[in-house]
Order: sequence, then structure tokens, then C-alpha cells
Amino acid sequence: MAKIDLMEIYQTLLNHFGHRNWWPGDTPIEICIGAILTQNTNWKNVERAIENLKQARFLSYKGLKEAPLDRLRECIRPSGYYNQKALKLKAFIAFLEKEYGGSLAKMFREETPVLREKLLSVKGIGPETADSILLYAGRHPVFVIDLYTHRIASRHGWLPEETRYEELQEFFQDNIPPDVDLYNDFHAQLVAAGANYCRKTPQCEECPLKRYLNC
DNA sequence: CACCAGGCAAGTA
DNA sequence: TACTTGCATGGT
Repeated sequence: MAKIDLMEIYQTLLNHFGHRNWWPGDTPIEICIGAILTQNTNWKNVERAIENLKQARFLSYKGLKEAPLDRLRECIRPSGYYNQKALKLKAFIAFLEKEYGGSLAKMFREETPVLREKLLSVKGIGPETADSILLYAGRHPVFVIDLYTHRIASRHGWLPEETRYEELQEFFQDNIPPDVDLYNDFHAQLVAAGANYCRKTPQCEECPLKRYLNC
């Protein structure tokens, strides 16, 4: 197979879907919160939860830090897994307080690999959530991998199905320029393609990437 | 009614 | 290391 041209893939997706304007969210802390709430959850439900948090004035470091756990649970109920996610949000806030005095700006001044490892040590933050926080809230150049990215890459034969997160990430980072805005929109494009065409029961006939199959 | 959604952690072998 | 399971709401 010819070496896959990821920039051509990106252009094709961009032409089809248009700029995705990710991440929806007004502030870095809101993006961090959204990254945790959207785990295995439809974004539509996360929006309801975030709106509840906004109404309750919990959508900030201080607000979330002082939010009673039971009220926090109620706010985020629509996003599912609310008991676990309430604890995850508290764990992130505790981490932010302990390591950076509650300053996200200070947190994001860390070297990318160092911060990534520290985020991964927080209960409730795995690779995708850590990278979403790094890229979308902190503008660090890390490519976010998710279920759809993995599915699209393996079904197109770019990488074997059993390829793990970090290797998938290296594949993208090694084959496109390290540009934060490109990483941002490319991931969003892959999610759009995945959500619309590349599900468990794929709709390849409609997919804009159809012509790249078996490349 | 079943299936899915912008994952992660903990338990088992 | 490689599976498996619990977590939970809301849309299709």
C-alpha cells in the first residue's frame, strides 16, 4: 500500500464537514470539565450537565472546589456516571490545587510530557482525557486518539487493529506537522466521520473517506 | 425493545 | 499482559 497521506485525508474530511470549531467551551477550566464529563457519553448530555454547573456557579476552579458533592452529583446527572464523575472532577480540582495552587495557567506552563504523566496519575484521567485537556484547554501539541480514530485507522489498514493508544498517537504526530490548530480540527473531523459513518455497523458507502479504503 | 455515546479503573487469571 | 466488568443517563 502506498504511504498514507494524512494531510490528504484531513483535506477530504475538511471539505466534507467544514471546520468543526472544537472545543465548545468558553474557558480552559470548562474544557477540562467537559473532557471528564464526556467520557463514554454523548456530548449532548454533557452540554446539559455543563449548563447546570453554570447555573450553580460551579463552572470555575473556586466554584467547583467549594461545590458540595451531592449538589455536584445532581448537576452532572444528565452526563451519566454521575457518582464517579463527581469524584473525578473533585480529584482533578484537588490535583490542580496541590500542584499548581489552583492555577490552570501555571499547570499548562509545564513541559508537555511531564504534564501528561502527571495528568495520567489523577484518578479518572486516562490517555484521551489527558490529551484533550492538553490540546484543547492548554494548546499543547498532542494528537488526541479516541474510539473513532482507532476504528478509522484500522479499518483503512493504516495500522493493525490491535495498535494501542500511544502508537496510534505517534502515527498521527509523525505524519502531519505539529500544529495545534491542525491537531484540533483533525481530531474533530475524525470524530465527525466516526459518529456519522464509521460505527459498529459502518456506512462506508456514504463516507467521504470511502475512496481511501484498501489503500 | 436493543443499541449507542468524544473512557477509565479495578478485578481476575 | 490481556481480558472482563461496573459505571448511568438520554437519544434513536
